[in-house]
Amino acid sequence: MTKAAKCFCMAGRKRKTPGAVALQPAANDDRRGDVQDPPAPLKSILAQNDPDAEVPSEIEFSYYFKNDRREHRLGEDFFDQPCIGLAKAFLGKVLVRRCADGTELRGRIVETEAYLGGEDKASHSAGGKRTERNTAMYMKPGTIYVYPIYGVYLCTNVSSQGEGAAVLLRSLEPLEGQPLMRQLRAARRREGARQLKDKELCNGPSKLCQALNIPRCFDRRDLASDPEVWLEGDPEASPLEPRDVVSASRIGIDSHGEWASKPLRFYLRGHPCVSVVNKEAERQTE
DNA sequence: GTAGGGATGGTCT
DNA sequence: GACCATCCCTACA
Repeated sequence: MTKAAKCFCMAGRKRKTPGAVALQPAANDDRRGDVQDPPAPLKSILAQNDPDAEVPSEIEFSYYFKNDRREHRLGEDFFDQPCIGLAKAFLGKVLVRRCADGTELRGRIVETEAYLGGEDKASHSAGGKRTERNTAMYMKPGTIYVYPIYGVYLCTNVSSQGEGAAVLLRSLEPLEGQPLMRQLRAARRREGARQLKDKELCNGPSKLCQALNIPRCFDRRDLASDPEVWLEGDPEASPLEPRDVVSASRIGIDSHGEWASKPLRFYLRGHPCVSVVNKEAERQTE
């Protein structure tokens, strides 16, 4: 795993002092397949904090962080940028889903695809096509486009600048609420199937919809203002360098000619939650 | 771990 | 009626 990917693999770590992001995992949380040692930047952050500071109770602990995090919600200005730029800017940001009972599920975005609309033949809005289904792609940047695929699955996009342009969210690194995510995913799988590893909870566009309980009715909601789903920046994440982001061809659009091979999929190099690794693209991006 | 094949039903033409 | 921005399971290395 690369240094950059390690910086992002902080899921479920218990921290002692305020300002941190990850919460303590549940006792039955399956950590197999995840990084075990804190990356160097995290060790540095921990070392800077007062080691003798009193640790608050679990309730105060949680409340403190939730208020702290809310300040990092991304507003409409963030979404108002060209599609490819937004697809890259999403990497490392945290998608949050607040459930009806107040439970918050969090996942860091590690893989996206840009669908440019217009000339992009692989886009649902290719040639300026407008239908009832893809209306959200033409709405203001930050609008969520949720659509059903293969009859039984959902995918989530976010509209960007540009007529009919949107970014598909492909994979997340689970950060908070893994037990509930696992339950939500298990509900769609065969009874008795093996337990999913953390890195398998959200490593696909439909998997993340299931794990974060994003229903079809979230279509056309505004990610910048909705009370149940939003995006946060991570103030502790190291800035991404060009080499940290792999540009590869998009997935599942083989029948769209030259547009099938354009490097419009972006993911964090070496991150275990990426759905499909493209080794050739990684060599070319090095 | 990876490759291959089947399932699935909404959307569009 | 064909297509599809996917997922799961099984078999095999």
